[in-house]
Amino acid sequence: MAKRTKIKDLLNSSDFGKQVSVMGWVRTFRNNQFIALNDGSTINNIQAVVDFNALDESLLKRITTGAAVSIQGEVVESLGKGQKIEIKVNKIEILGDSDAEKFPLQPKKHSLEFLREIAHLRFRTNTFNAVFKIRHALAFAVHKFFNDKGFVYMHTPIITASDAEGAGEMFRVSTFDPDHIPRNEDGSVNYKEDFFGKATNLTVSGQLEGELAAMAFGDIYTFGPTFRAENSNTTRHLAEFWMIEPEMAFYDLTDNMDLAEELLKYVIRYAIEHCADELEFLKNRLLEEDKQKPQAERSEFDLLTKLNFCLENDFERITYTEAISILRNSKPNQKKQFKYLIEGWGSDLQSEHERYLVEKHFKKPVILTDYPADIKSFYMRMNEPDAEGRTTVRAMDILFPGIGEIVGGSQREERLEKLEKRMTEMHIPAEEMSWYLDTRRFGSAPHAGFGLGFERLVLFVTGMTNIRDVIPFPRTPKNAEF
RNA sequence: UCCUAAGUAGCUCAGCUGGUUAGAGCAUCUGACUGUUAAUCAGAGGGUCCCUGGUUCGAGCCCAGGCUUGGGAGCCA
Repeated sequence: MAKRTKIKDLLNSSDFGKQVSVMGWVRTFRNNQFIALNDGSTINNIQAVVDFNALDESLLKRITTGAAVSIQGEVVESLGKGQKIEIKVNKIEILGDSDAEKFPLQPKKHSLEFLREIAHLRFRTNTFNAVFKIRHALAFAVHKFFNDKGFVYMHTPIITASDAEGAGEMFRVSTFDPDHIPRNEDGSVNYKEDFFGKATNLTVSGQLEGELAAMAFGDIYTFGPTFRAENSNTTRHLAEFWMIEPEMAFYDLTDNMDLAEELLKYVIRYAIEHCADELEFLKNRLLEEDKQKPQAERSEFDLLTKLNFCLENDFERITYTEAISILRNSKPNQKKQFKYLIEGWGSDLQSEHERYLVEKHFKKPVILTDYPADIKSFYMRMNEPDAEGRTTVRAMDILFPGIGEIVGGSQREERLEKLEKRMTEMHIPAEEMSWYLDTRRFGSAPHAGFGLGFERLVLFVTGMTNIRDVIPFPRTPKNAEF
């Protein structure tokens, strides 16, 4: 087994006459002669040619779509037109049969909805081979980026006792028998008898713990799974997703934006440089899909042009107040085409507004900063009130075309009194958060950080449109298969 | 959670105004062919019409409820 040649290496070589051993899964078997073999090392197949006259008929019948085979043969120049190199088969062994009547993947296009139902087998398609190779490359690039900058990869807890992170509904973690939950005399649940002796949940963010580490290591990042029990049914939300959360001491909001923009450009460039075949395949797939759509819905640029455009241009940085002004004077607002018209300062932007700014007005990624304090989290640093007495916080959201919010971050409130005041106003129990407030009590320092939704990044780079297709086994409301 | 569209063969879909035995392409199987590239040609098999109930002489089609999926919104990353 150890001597097998990977198909990726074989296709890049031209060792005609060399005897090789390859193993993989049959994609198609045409004409009783031509096996298109894929071993996952590349999106491309190698063609293996068998002499059906020399082969036992019972063996021939076992060469079916999906079967795992081991082939030994000679590397030859292909006589056919579709490929330069192929293998003339000397010996073929079936490692694992695949019943052609039952194997659900056919050598033809399948809908993404159907493939989602067979997520355990969709890895064997070109599309998902490309998507998950790119996912891997992006994950690796994230680690490389931070490591090269001297950031420490910090593992924040997945099970948390804190329910004050304020990022959404949480999944309960408990070993209680649901039919016999211990209760106190007043009828409330007696968590003292639960596994951890208190109520615990799956984390919705590693940020608060990340801040603790940043106040010692300076620069840290987390990259791990995150859980939100929100009943969100969209193409951009998962109940279980992966998030990258850097946290940096001695960073202000501008430093924070600079880092986020540099990170995004770095990982996109990494994917372009390391996943050329996969991106080319996905680009062409999207072009094919676009042909089925009416002119108005087709994308302006192909996938690679879109990615390169993103690298070549600075993200547009504007404040919330400037954005409101642009939106208020925009055509769709004047002509009352927005579902939610922009009237005053203070309300949150709807996705139609974000899309207008990114896709119509600036036509590139946009960083929105300095949102009204009322619509943002307690830990964001308060600005001085403006001339009109309005208070904003040092928040920043990065909006991407087609994705919406891909990054959300802020400079953190490092001043203890201001933070405590804000927590009281927002009904956050300060007693339970004492460990967090200690960072402000002992050597507090300006710091900032952000959260990058990893699946949203993968969506953008692959050009896929549903987040369920960029994570191997998506968890969404009413769905936890496999 | 709300709005909206859909659910018919393994897949993608037709199915008329409610009317006999529910169709096509691809896939599969059988045979032919043998340098194919979504191979080709001939033939065959394959159905809980999402579920439950109702209306009707009669329901894939109409009605009610439910389930699931797609798209959009909200919440967010």
